[in-house]
Amino acid sequence: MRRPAGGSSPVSASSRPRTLKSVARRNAILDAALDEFSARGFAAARLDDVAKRAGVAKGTIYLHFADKESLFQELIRFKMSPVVGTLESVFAADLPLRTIAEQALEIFVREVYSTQRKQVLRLIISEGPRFPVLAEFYYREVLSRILGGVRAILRRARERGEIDDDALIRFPQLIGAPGIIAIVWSGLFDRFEPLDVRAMMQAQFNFLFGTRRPQ
Amino acid sequence: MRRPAGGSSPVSASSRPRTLKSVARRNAILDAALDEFSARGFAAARLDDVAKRAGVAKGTIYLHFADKESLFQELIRFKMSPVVGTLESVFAADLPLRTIAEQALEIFVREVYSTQRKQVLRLIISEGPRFPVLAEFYYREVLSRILGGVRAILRRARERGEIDDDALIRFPQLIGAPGIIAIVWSGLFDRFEPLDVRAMMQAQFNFLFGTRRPQ
DNA sequence: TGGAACTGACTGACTAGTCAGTCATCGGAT
DNA sequence: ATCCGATGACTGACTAGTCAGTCAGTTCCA
Repeated sequence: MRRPAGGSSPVSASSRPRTLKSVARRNAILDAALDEFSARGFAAARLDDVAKRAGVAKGTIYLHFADKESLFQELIRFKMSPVVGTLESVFAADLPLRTIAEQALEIFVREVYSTQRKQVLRLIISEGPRFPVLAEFYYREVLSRILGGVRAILRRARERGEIDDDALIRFPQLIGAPGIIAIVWSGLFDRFEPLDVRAMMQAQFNFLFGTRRPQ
Repeated sequence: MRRPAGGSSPVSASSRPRTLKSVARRNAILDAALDEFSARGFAAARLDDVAKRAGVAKGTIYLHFADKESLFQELIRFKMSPVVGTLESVFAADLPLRTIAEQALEIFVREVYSTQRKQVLRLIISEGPRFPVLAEFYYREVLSRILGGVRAILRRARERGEIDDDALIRFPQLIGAPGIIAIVWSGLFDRFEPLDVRAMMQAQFNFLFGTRRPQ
């Protein structure tokens, strides 16, 4: 826990990225780590395998990350941070509730559910309880921001009469619930009974916001 | 993986439970295992700790279970199997949809959410993807039975005009979704923002079945 | 007393993290 | 243009520690 300085990456903002290859290496390690952690779980994943998959020697991992746990946490940060901005830009537009929901659904399916980020969310769900730092990061940087945005939109919709009770303001989780359920389901039961995320989310939206044919 | 015979427990249905203490021991081991697996995850949990917590020597574990993985799988089976019957008996009664839902909610909160079984469900969610046998057991013995029962009730409700579309028959998962979300949430974010399961499930039921004051 | 249940020290396989050494690249001197 | 020495990214064999599973010996009953 000494050489690669403060908890984070030694290839930090201040130090020049020397060669571009170094950044590429770092990304290769992160990708490999995601694959291994997803396949085996944090504890059972071997850094030897991460290194092999990244086409790098094991020591190289320690040039970029302080230890196994840092690698894991940086992986989550690195992969999830970009989505928040995208979602927040949708929330910013002053559109009808259902339209915003429909757009957020598209973003979720496109940017999360059909990408690596689905695996990242799965990792947060399974490993989060054992990594308080990680759960806190995710709550602070991702969830609370999204929930805050959603609540603001809901209050506006309430004033305009688009919805007529406070249930969703109290439990905005119900809006995203089918997305999370689908992620959990797909990891466990897809081979027995596949699930159409988009259709299920739309069904939920019909219940929450009233039936309407999308667009 | 050799001594205690076929995959399952050597203290099987056929062999006399010798002393009652042997059964008690087995249960103590299962309870201890649940605690350790929940706290650390399957891979990182130590059988030494399970033994210590159960007040038993490590070797004793191997008198009851073939190996670590068997212990884990039997744990899930042992803890989850009883719930199915309870739920199915509720489904059997010919009551209005909302009443059945309300009763199932109570069972879920009483028998799952506020017991060890919440931890068991968390384990299925986190470790399931890496234990296909376990996921299959849970799908076959628990989920598909519950979903089957729910779909039957929904079809009946549809014929009676209690509900007026097929959305829930296509996605019965939406009924249980808030329960699962609450389990995931409580493991990750309860310390930042606690969540009232019962209220959230009721809110969802209001959306799904139409507003109604419970009972 | 015989045998089953139980114990816990032990083994062997495995892996996170280390570090002495290698080598590609680069900037400056000729 | 060519060489050379410095730099630091990279390597992978190695260490120290961990833990699932074993089994010779002990205890407890019937």
